[in-house]
Amino acid sequence: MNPSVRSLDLLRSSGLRITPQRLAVFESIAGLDHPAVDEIYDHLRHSHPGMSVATVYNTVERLVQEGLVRVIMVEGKRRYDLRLDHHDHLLCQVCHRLEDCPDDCPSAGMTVPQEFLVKGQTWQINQHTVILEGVCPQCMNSQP
Amino acid sequence: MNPSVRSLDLLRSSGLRITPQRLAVFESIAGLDHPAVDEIYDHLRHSHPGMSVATVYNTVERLVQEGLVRVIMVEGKRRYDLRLDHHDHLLCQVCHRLEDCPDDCPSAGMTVPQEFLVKGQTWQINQHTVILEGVCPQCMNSQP
DNA sequence: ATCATTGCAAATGATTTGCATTCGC
DNA sequence: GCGAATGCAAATCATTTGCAATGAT
Repeated sequence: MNPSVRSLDLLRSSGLRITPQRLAVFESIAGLDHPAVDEIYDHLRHSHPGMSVATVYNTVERLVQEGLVRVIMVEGKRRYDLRLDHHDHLLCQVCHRLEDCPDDCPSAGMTVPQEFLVKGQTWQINQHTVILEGVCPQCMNSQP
Repeated sequence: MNPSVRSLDLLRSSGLRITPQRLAVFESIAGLDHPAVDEIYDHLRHSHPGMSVATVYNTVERLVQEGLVRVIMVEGKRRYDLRLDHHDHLLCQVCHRLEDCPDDCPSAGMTVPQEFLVKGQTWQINQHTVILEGVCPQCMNSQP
Protein backbone atom coordinates (compact mmCIF):
# COMPACT_ATOMS: atom_id res chain seq x y z
CA MET A 1 0.00 0.00 0.00
CA ASN A 2 1.44 3.36 -0.99
CA PRO A 3 1.70 5.99 1.68
CA SER A 4 -1.20 8.34 1.41
CA VAL A 5 -0.51 11.98 0.65
CA ARG A 6 -2.34 12.77 3.85
CA SER A 7 0.07 10.78 6.00
CA LEU A 8 3.04 12.43 4.34
CA ASP A 9 1.56 15.88 4.81
CA LEU A 10 0.76 15.28 8.44
CA LEU A 11 4.22 14.00 9.20
CA ARG A 12 5.87 16.80 7.29
CA SER A 13 3.74 19.46 8.92
CA SER A 14 4.96 18.36 12.32
CA GLY A 15 8.54 18.96 11.32
CA LEU A 16 9.51 15.33 11.80
CA ARG A 17 11.95 13.81 9.33
CA ILE A 18 10.24 11.51 6.91
CA THR A 19 11.58 8.01 7.14
CA PRO A 20 10.07 4.85 5.69
CA GLN A 21 9.69 3.51 9.21
CA ARG A 22 7.75 6.53 10.41
CA LEU A 23 5.46 6.46 7.45
CA ALA A 24 4.88 2.75 7.95
CA VAL A 25 4.14 3.08 11.66
CA PHE A 26 1.81 6.00 11.08
CA GLU A 27 -0.11 4.16 8.42
CA SER A 28 -0.29 1.06 10.58
CA ILE A 29 -2.00 3.02 13.28
CA ALA A 30 -4.39 4.35 10.66
CA GLY A 31 -5.01 0.88 9.23
CA LEU A 32 -5.21 -1.18 12.38
CA ASP A 33 -7.75 -0.68 15.11
CA HIS A 34 -6.23 0.93 18.21
CA PRO A 35 -3.10 -1.20 17.92
CA ALA A 36 -0.49 -1.73 20.61
CA VAL A 37 3.20 -1.70 19.74
CA ASP A 38 3.39 -5.44 19.25
CA GLU A 39 0.52 -5.38 16.80
CA ILE A 40 2.13 -2.59 14.80
CA TYR A 41 5.40 -4.47 14.82
CA ASP A 42 3.80 -7.73 13.71
CA HIS A 43 1.89 -5.91 11.02
CA LEU A 44 5.12 -4.46 9.62
CA ARG A 45 7.32 -7.53 10.03
CA HIS A 46 6.80 -8.83 6.49
CA SER A 47 6.60 -5.51 4.62
CA HIS A 48 9.56 -4.07 6.51
CA PRO A 49 12.00 -6.81 7.45
CA GLY A 50 14.76 -5.50 9.65
CA MET A 51 12.46 -3.02 11.31
CA SER A 52 13.20 -2.98 15.02
CA VAL A 53 10.71 -2.98 17.89
CA ALA A 54 12.70 -0.16 19.44
CA THR A 55 12.00 1.90 16.35
CA VAL A 56 8.30 1.27 16.68
CA TYR A 57 8.46 2.42 20.31
CA ASN A 58 10.50 5.45 19.31
CA THR A 59 8.26 6.43 16.47
CA VAL A 60 5.04 6.03 18.31
CA GLU A 61 6.46 8.14 21.14
CA ARG A 62 7.45 10.92 18.72
CA LEU A 63 4.06 10.86 17.06
CA VAL A 64 2.44 11.31 20.45
CA GLN A 65 4.82 14.18 21.30
CA GLU A 66 3.95 15.92 18.05
CA GLY A 67 0.28 15.48 18.79
CA LEU A 68 -0.38 13.32 15.75
CA VAL A 69 -1.65 10.34 17.70
CA ARG A 70 -3.09 9.65 21.14
CA VAL A 71 -2.27 6.97 23.70
CA ILE A 72 -4.88 5.00 25.56
CA MET A 73 -3.64 2.90 28.46
CA VAL A 74 -5.59 -0.34 28.53
CA GLU A 75 -4.91 -3.50 30.51
CA GLY A 76 -1.35 -2.40 31.19
CA LYS A 77 -0.56 -1.74 27.54
CA ARG A 78 -0.37 1.46 25.51
CA ARG A 79 -2.66 1.51 22.49
CA TYR A 80 -2.63 4.17 19.81
CA ASP A 81 -5.40 6.14 18.21
CA LEU A 82 -5.47 8.65 15.35
CA ARG A 83 -8.53 10.39 16.69
CA LEU A 84 -7.34 13.34 18.72
CA ASP A 85 -10.61 14.65 20.14
CA HIS A 86 -11.84 13.27 23.42
CA HIS A 87 -13.99 10.20 23.09
CA ASP A 88 -14.74 7.21 25.22
CA HIS A 89 -13.83 3.62 24.48
CA LEU A 90 -15.37 0.18 24.53
CA LEU A 91 -13.11 -2.68 25.54
CA CYS A 92 -13.90 -6.34 24.91
CA GLN A 93 -12.74 -8.37 27.90
CA VAL A 94 -12.60 -11.50 25.74
CA CYS A 95 -10.73 -10.51 22.57
CA HIS A 96 -9.31 -7.23 23.92
CA ARG A 97 -10.63 -5.28 21.00
CA LEU A 98 -10.82 -1.57 21.68
CA GLU A 99 -13.41 0.47 19.85
CA ASP A 100 -14.43 4.11 19.80
CA CYS A 101 -17.62 4.77 21.70
CA PRO A 102 -20.27 6.26 19.42
CA ASP A 103 -21.47 9.76 20.21
CA ASP A 104 -24.71 8.61 21.77
CA CYS A 105 -22.65 6.82 24.38
CA PRO A 106 -24.08 7.43 27.88
CA SER A 107 -20.78 8.91 28.98
CA ALA A 108 -20.20 11.04 25.90
CA GLY A 109 -22.13 14.01 27.17
CA MET A 110 -20.23 14.14 30.43
CA THR A 111 -18.29 17.32 30.95
CA VAL A 112 -15.51 17.60 33.46
CA PRO A 113 -14.57 20.99 34.87
CA GLN A 114 -10.95 22.13 34.70
CA GLU A 115 -10.94 22.66 38.41
CA PHE A 116 -12.51 20.37 40.87
CA LEU A 117 -13.03 20.83 44.59
CA VAL A 118 -12.35 17.78 46.74
CA LYS A 119 -12.48 18.04 50.53
CA GLY A 120 -12.12 21.78 50.26
CA GLN A 121 -9.03 21.60 48.08
CA THR A 122 -8.68 22.17 44.37
CA TRP A 123 -7.59 19.59 41.87
CA GLN A 124 -6.64 20.79 38.41
CA ILE A 125 -8.09 18.39 35.88
CA ASN A 126 -6.28 17.99 32.56
CA GLN A 127 -8.10 15.09 30.97
CA HIS A 128 -10.32 12.18 31.70
CA THR A 129 -10.60 8.64 30.53
CA VAL A 130 -13.75 6.57 30.21
CA ILE A 131 -13.63 2.91 29.30
CA LEU A 132 -16.70 0.70 29.10
CA GLU A 133 -15.72 -2.93 29.53
CA GLY A 134 -17.70 -5.92 28.43
CA VAL A 135 -18.12 -8.38 25.61
CA CYS A 136 -18.18 -7.34 21.97
CA PRO A 137 -20.86 -8.59 19.53
CA GLN A 138 -18.48 -11.06 17.86
CA CYS A 139 -17.43 -12.65 21.14
CA MET A 140 -21.03 -12.65 22.36
CA ASN A 141 -21.96 -14.83 19.41
CA SER A 142 -19.01 -17.19 19.56
CA GLN A 143 -19.20 -17.94 23.30
CA PRO A 144 -22.69 -17.79 24.77
CA MET B 1 -1.05 -3.04 64.81
CA ASN B 2 -3.31 -5.96 65.66
CA PRO B 3 -5.48 -7.36 62.92
CA SER B 4 -8.95 -5.97 63.28
CA VAL B 5 -11.76 -8.38 63.93
CA ARG B 6 -13.36 -7.05 60.78
CA SER B 7 -10.43 -8.11 58.59
CA LEU B 8 -10.42 -11.55 60.12
CA ASP B 9 -14.16 -11.91 59.65
CA LEU B 10 -14.03 -10.80 56.06
CA LEU B 11 -11.22 -13.17 55.20
CA ARG B 12 -12.86 -16.04 57.02
CA SER B 13 -16.23 -15.42 55.42
CA SER B 14 -14.70 -15.84 52.02
CA GLY B 15 -13.48 -19.30 52.90
CA LEU B 16 -9.83 -18.35 52.46
CA ARG B 17 -7.29 -19.84 54.82
CA ILE B 18 -6.12 -17.32 57.35
CA THR B 19 -2.39 -16.79 57.16
CA PRO B 20 -0.38 -13.97 58.72
CA GLN B 21 0.60 -12.83 55.22
CA ARG B 22 -2.98 -12.58 54.03
CA LEU B 23 -4.03 -10.66 57.06
CA ALA B 24 -1.08 -8.33 56.64
CA VAL B 25 -1.72 -7.70 52.95
CA PHE B 26 -5.40 -7.12 53.54
CA GLU B 27 -4.74 -4.63 56.28
CA SER B 28 -2.11 -2.89 54.19
CA ILE B 29 -4.66 -2.25 51.50
CA ALA B 30 -6.96 -0.90 54.18
CA GLY B 31 -4.26 1.28 55.68
CA LEU B 32 -2.55 2.57 52.56
CA ASP B 33 -4.24 4.64 49.90
CA HIS B 34 -4.89 2.63 46.72
CA PRO B 35 -1.52 0.92 46.97
CA ALA B 36 0.22 -1.02 44.21
CA VAL B 37 2.00 -4.28 44.99
CA ASP B 38 5.37 -2.64 45.53
CA GLU B 39 3.91 -0.25 48.08
CA ILE B 40 2.25 -3.08 49.97
CA TYR B 41 5.49 -5.02 49.88
CA ASP B 42 7.56 -2.07 51.11
CA HIS B 43 5.02 -1.38 53.81
CA LEU B 44 5.33 -4.95 55.08
CA ARG B 45 9.10 -5.35 54.69
CA HIS B 46 9.94 -4.39 58.28
CA SER B 47 6.94 -5.89 60.07
CA HIS B 48 7.12 -9.12 58.05
CA PRO B 49 10.71 -9.88 57.11
CA GLY B 50 10.91 -12.88 54.83
CA MET B 51 7.63 -12.04 53.16
CA SER B 52 7.97 -12.60 49.44
CA VAL B 53 6.76 -10.30 46.66
CA ALA B 54 5.27 -13.34 45.01
CA THR B 55 3.13 -13.84 48.08
CA VAL B 56 1.88 -10.29 47.87
CA TYR B 57 0.95 -10.87 44.22
CA ASN B 58 -0.69 -14.16 45.08
CA THR B 59 -2.64 -12.80 47.97
CA VAL B 60 -3.86 -9.70 46.25
CA GLU B 61 -5.01 -11.86 43.34
CA ARG B 62 -6.95 -14.18 45.67
CA LEU B 63 -8.54 -11.24 47.44
CA VAL B 64 -9.73 -9.93 44.08
CA GLN B 65 -11.06 -13.35 43.10
CA GLU B 66 -13.01 -13.58 46.34
CA GLY B 67 -14.42 -10.13 45.74
CA LEU B 68 -12.86 -8.63 48.84
CA VAL B 69 -10.88 -5.99 46.99
CA ARG B 70 -10.99 -4.29 43.61
CA VAL B 71 -8.25 -3.61 41.06
CA ILE B 72 -7.79 -0.31 39.30
CA MET B 73 -5.37 -0.30 36.40
CA VAL B 74 -3.50 2.97 36.40
CA GLU B 75 -0.43 3.96 34.42
CA GLY B 76 0.37 0.36 33.67
CA LYS B 77 0.18 -0.73 37.29
CA ARG B 78 -2.50 -2.51 39.27
CA ARG B 79 -3.65 -0.62 42.35
CA TYR B 80 -5.96 -2.04 45.00
CA ASP B 81 -9.02 -0.63 46.64
CA LEU B 82 -11.23 -1.89 49.47
CA ARG B 83 -14.26 -0.01 48.22
CA LEU B 84 -16.28 -2.42 46.15
CA ASP B 85 -19.03 -0.17 44.84
CA HIS B 86 -18.48 1.68 41.60
CA HIS B 87 -16.81 5.02 42.00
CA ASP B 88 -14.58 7.17 39.86
CA HIS B 89 -10.99 8.11 40.59
CA LEU B 90 -8.76 11.15 40.55
CA LEU B 91 -5.16 10.58 39.52
CA CYS B 92 -2.36 13.07 40.15
CA GLN B 93 -0.05 13.09 37.14
CA VAL B 94 2.76 14.47 39.30
CA CYS B 95 2.84 12.32 42.44
CA HIS B 96 0.67 9.49 41.08
CA ARG B 97 -1.65 9.64 44.03
CA LEU B 98 -4.98 7.99 43.35
CA GLU B 99 -8.01 9.22 45.21
CA ASP B 100 -11.68 8.34 45.28
CA CYS B 101 -13.84 10.82 43.45
CA PRO B 102 -16.42 12.33 45.78
CA ASP B 103 -20.06 11.70 45.04
CA ASP B 104 -20.66 15.11 43.50
CA CYS B 105 -18.13 14.19 40.84
CA PRO B 106 -19.42 15.15 37.37
CA SER B 107 -19.14 11.55 36.26
CA ALA B 108 -20.65 10.01 39.38
CA GLY B 109 -24.23 10.26 38.19
CA MET B 110 -23.48 8.60 34.89
CA THR B 111 -25.29 5.36 34.34
CA VAL B 112 -24.22 2.84 31.77
CA PRO B 113 -26.73 0.36 30.38
CA GLN B 114 -25.93 -3.36 30.53
CA GLU B 115 -26.44 -3.62 26.82
CA PHE B 116 -25.28 -1.10 24.36
CA LEU B 117 -25.97 -0.86 20.64
CA VAL B 118 -23.01 0.06 18.45
CA LYS B 119 -23.36 0.06 14.67
CA GLY B 120 -26.43 -2.12 14.97
CA GLN B 121 -24.72 -4.70 17.13
CA THR B 122 -25.00 -5.32 20.84
CA TRP B 123 -22.17 -4.99 23.30
CA GLN B 124 -22.70 -6.43 26.76
CA ILE B 125 -21.28 -3.97 29.28
CA ASN B 126 -20.00 -5.36 32.57
CA GLN B 127 -18.33 -2.39 34.14
CA HIS B 128 -16.90 0.99 33.40
CA THR B 129 -13.89 2.94 34.52
CA VAL B 130 -13.61 6.68 34.87
CA ILE B 131 -10.34 8.35 35.75
CA LEU B 132 -9.91 12.11 36.00
CA GLU B 133 -6.26 13.03 35.54
CA GLY B 134 -4.65 16.22 36.69
CA VAL B 135 -2.66 17.76 39.50
CA CYS B 136 -3.56 17.25 43.15
CA PRO B 137 -3.78 20.18 45.60
CA GLN B 138 -0.45 19.31 47.24
CA CYS B 139 1.43 19.21 43.94
CA MET B 140 -0.35 22.36 42.76
CA ASN B 141 1.12 24.21 45.73
CA SER B 142 4.63 22.80 45.53
CA GLN B 143 5.14 23.37 41.80
CA PRO B 144 3.34 26.38 40.33
C1' DA C 1 28.44 17.05 6.54
C1' DT C 2 25.56 17.08 10.29
C1' DC C 3 22.70 15.32 13.44
C1' DA C 4 18.43 12.86 13.89
C1' DT C 5 17.01 8.23 13.38
C1' DT C 6 17.73 3.37 13.23
C1' DG C 7 18.84 -1.46 14.84
C1' DC C 8 20.51 -4.42 18.07
C1' DA C 9 21.21 -6.07 22.46
C1' DA C 10 21.26 -5.48 27.14
C1' DA C 11 18.60 -3.33 31.10
C1' DT C 12 14.51 -2.24 33.72
C1' DG C 13 9.98 -2.76 35.94
C1' DA C 14 5.71 -5.21 36.67
C1' DT C 15 3.97 -9.52 36.93
C1' DT C 16 3.98 -14.76 36.44
C1' DT C 17 5.56 -19.34 37.05
C1' DG C 18 7.81 -23.69 38.83
C1' DC C 19 8.86 -26.13 42.55
C1' DA C 20 10.37 -27.69 46.97
C1' DT C 21 9.18 -26.42 51.78
C1' DT C 22 5.96 -25.02 55.28
C1' DC C 23 1.80 -24.63 57.78
C1' DG C 24 -3.49 -23.93 58.35
C1' DC C 25 -7.10 -26.87 58.98
C1' DG D 1 -1.64 -35.73 57.16
C1' DC D 2 -3.36 -33.38 53.19
C1' DG D 3 -3.56 -29.80 50.24
C1' DA D 4 -3.29 -25.07 49.98
C1' DA D 5 -0.09 -21.22 50.71
C1' DT D 6 4.65 -19.57 50.98
C1' DG D 7 9.43 -18.20 49.46
C1' DC D 8 12.80 -18.11 46.24
C1' DA D 9 14.65 -17.79 41.78
C1' DA D 10 14.11 -17.94 37.12
C1' DA D 11 10.94 -16.59 33.30
C1' DT D 12 7.98 -13.48 30.76
C1' DC D 13 5.97 -9.26 28.93
C1' DA D 14 5.98 -4.31 27.99
C1' DT D 15 8.98 -0.78 27.66
C1' DT D 16 13.52 1.82 27.98
C1' DT D 17 18.25 2.72 27.21
C1' DG D 18 23.11 2.83 25.28
C1' DC D 19 25.61 3.04 21.47
C1' DA D 20 27.62 2.43 16.99
C1' DA D 21 26.04 2.56 12.15
C1' DT D 22 22.97 4.68 8.84
C1' DG D 23 20.50 8.06 6.22
C1' DA D 24 17.40 12.43 5.63
C1' DT D 25 18.12 17.08 5.00
